[in-house]
Amino acid sequence: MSKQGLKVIGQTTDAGCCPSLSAAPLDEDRAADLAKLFKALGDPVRLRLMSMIASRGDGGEVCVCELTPAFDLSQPTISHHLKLLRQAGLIDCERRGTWVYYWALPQALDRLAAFLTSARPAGAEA
Amino acid sequence: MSKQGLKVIGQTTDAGCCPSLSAAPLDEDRAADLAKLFKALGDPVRLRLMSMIASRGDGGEVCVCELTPAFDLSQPTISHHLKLLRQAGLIDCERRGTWVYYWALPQALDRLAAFLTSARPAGAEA
DNA sequence: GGCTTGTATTGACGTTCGTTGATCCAACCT
DNA sequence: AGGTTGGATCAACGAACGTCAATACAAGCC
Repeated sequence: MSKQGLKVIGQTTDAGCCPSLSAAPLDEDRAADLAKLFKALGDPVRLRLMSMIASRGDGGEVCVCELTPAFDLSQPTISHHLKLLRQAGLIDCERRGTWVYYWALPQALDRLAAFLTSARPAGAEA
Repeated sequence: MSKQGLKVIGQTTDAGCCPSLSAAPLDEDRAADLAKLFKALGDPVRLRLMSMIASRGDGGEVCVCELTPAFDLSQPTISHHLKLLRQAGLIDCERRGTWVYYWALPQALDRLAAFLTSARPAGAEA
């Protein structure tokens, strides 16, 4: 957000094809918010990590020592991806003794699922 | 996929915390496939575009001339994002006369929603 | 034909991302 | 205290991404 003037949106732009479109169904703020969640899951490694963590029931936890050897990646890389998932609000962690345990935050997944179903057209079953 | 030997995963690694983890609930291939979809939606502009397109009922279409002026971005940028959404299999388009119309492919959204609900822990409501 | 409008493509730029080796910190164990 | 192990952080690299101006293509209109 820096180098472009923005003031050209006020027109109707109905040159012949557009019967005056309604407002966008997803405002910029919500889009930016949801996009962060989608982006966090937009990497195969993070998606597998999320799947491994979330598939452990509600109060289920996964030790990092179980996650790291499941990938052909270095330990810092896995740690980095876990950090991104945590910053996105998809998981949280706690250190217990020597090991660190991660668990899923289901409300983040719920927000994504809610958007996907709401974005679905209503004509599919009506 | 190029510069690392991978042959160190065969161990049990149960040093004291891991009661022999089960297999990952999402294999690499499916993870890579789904990650492409998530990644395509991991940009606020593309997410808004997808929302604007998908909110048009089942057979609904949106003209590009309606999408472009809704953003403070250049026309090539919008065209580029639409191309990425199309390559991800989320939308498709057709040229009709002078204008190009886009519509959503609901099955892609369904796959994402199915994954999100399947990845959700079963203890939330049981 | 030429002109105009809508859309896609190209080439380039700065930024962000994914990965790694090296290093650091925390906790356990003698 | 020293040594070892699990995990996070740092610094750096190449690759991919988002954006734009310029250009090319497609279709209608004069």
